Amino acid sequence: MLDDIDRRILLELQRDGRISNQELADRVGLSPSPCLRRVRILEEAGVIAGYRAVIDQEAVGLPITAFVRITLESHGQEIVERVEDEIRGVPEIVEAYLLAGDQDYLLKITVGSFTSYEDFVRTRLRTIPGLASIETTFAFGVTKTVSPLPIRP
Amino acid sequence: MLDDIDRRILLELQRDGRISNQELADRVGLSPSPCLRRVRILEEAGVIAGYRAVIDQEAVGLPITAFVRITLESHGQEIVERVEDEIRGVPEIVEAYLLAGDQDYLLKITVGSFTSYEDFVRTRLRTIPGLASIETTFAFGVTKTVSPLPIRP
DNA sequence: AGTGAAAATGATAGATT
DNA sequence: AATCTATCATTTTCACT
Repeated sequence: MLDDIDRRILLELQRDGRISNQELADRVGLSPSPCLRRVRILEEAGVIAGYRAVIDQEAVGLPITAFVRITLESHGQEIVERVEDEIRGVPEIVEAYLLAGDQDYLLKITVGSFTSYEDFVRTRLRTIPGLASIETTFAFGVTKTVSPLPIRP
Repeated sequence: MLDDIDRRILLELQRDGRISNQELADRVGLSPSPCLRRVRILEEAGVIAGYRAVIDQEAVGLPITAFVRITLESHGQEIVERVEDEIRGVPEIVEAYLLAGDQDYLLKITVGSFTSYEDFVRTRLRTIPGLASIETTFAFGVTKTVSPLPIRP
């Protein structure tokens, strides 16, 4: 379904999502028209889900990253859906994954200070109904930031 | 340092990193010239670290996400640097964080299958010298994908 | 800092191979 | 499917406020 040129396009757009179509066409060895057509097809098929500016968390006053593993009291559909809705509604939760194993979800949290984190746990996390346990691990720093996906050739 | 308009710009560019400068200017209530100037300043200051296309992992044959917590045998500077270099060099490791607590690093892994994961652990992870322990948790799915940072108004 | 207009660059559709 | 070309939109610069 994806050919070699598509994969090159995806790689380049992961590295620089704002590159011009002309530059992109150059890099993948195509002229601008077919290159743009391929990009549009990839966008419409959802292979390219979107484009995002990557922001320096510290520069915007959000130096603290925490990973929180939570478990639920029960796994009835109603409770799970309510919890997931709550997760999606809390802005400090910037990513969330459903886990296989002892814990149910892994949440990635971004806040400005430890005080804010305490506040976040008290007012946004513990208030979610149906949570059984909350385990926090703080990150000191980022060793490797979000990298291009290892798309196989 | 950042004013209200800067924050609006950052929010919009996190939501859509390929929005045109004209559209962006409209949304933040500015004309295109000063809007572009602000964007350039934010880029040069590193507040905007870059732009990335967001790719659908499943669509490119990478449906499996795993979180791996590792500990090191020792924390001498030389070993730490070598481990971090290795982490940065392995493409399947798409993110890595230095942790506070029992484990030393949290790695986010993306692979195409459980077989590939096994292979990855054997050939890319266990081969990193200085690792004491490796603990894997698989993710069933994504409940909340990378969301705009909660930049306070 | 912001405006507005002019020049440069890029995006896009259509005819062609 | 890709290229080439013509047209249209956007970006970018600059003189002015």
